[in-house]
Amino acid sequence: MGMFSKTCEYAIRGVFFIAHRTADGGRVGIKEIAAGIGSPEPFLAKILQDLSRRGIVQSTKGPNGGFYLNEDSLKRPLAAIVEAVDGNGIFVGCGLGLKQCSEINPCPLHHQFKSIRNQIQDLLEQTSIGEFNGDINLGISILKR
Amino acid sequence: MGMFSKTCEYAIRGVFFIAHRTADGGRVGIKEIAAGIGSPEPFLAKILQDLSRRGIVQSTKGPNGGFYLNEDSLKRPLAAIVEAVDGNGIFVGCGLGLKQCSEINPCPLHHQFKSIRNQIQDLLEQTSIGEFNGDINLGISILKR
DNA sequence: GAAATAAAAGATAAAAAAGTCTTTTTTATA
DNA sequence: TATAAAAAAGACTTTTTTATCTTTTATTTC
Repeated sequence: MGMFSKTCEYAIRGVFFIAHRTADGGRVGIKEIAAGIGSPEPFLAKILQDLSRRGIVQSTKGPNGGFYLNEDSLKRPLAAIVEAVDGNGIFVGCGLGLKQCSEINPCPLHHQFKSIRNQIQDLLEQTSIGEFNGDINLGISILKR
Repeated sequence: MGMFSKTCEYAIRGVFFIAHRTADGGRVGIKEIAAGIGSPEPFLAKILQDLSRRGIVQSTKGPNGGFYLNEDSLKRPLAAIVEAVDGNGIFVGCGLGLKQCSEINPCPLHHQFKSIRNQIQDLLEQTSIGEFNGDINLGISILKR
């Protein structure tokens, strides 16, 4: 298992893809997104539905409909996606899974883990979704503007 | 989900517990380990059986039997436990789950993730199992020598 | 307003991870 | 050598994660 759940990986890749593909103001459909990032289409649909309900991505139904990102969404940090999908377990909580581990009662690796978790959090908080609409590598196809 | 799988968390806590409890040369049984680290006993038994087969912990059956760690095992890095249980996915592989992500064809977060993963690896490689037989916090009970 | 398009919603299925239970094997010791 | 103690092995169950399929709702365009 990587840093995030599979669901979360698809979510991030999907949102990046949407940002990239709709930089010109259009919409992009689930089929194209799924093919573009190499994910199972119905599963990704579920994930984006959830992100849409939470206001992290925007969508419209019907012809010419699809997913896109408004100004606010583009400004939001990557951490918003991760928290929505995986919760905040990656930022908080003990590396060894101990509930009673804390600053006062630290587990053997508490301080080292804390430093690493803080770096992950900083990275995800300081990176905005909108930063990635240039040329990016997101899956099967290398995207060019 | 934390940094490691639940199985791996139990494994690390279990091995730390064994290191601590057998520092004087004795053995410790599965019941005591499970109670000491707050894990389901039969599940932990499976995990330790596996680590025993791989030579990461030692065990003997029969009366006064139990788990312990020999010289070599105590010198081994934490990374050995993590690799045995979770594989090397935490050290290698793309944060966004892209198979074709590499130095030459990096994903948008490749370099940042790499730095963090390297720190995790360094931590796990540079910390030996034997370092933790002083007073440590590993679960339900805070252990004192 | 009918038809077509596309996401939303809901129900279901498969695979993996986590956890449990029972039987077997090994070892010490009485 | 019989007995008891303790891990090993194997089969099984439950829960969570990942994935799929079908129906419904909303929107556009003709």
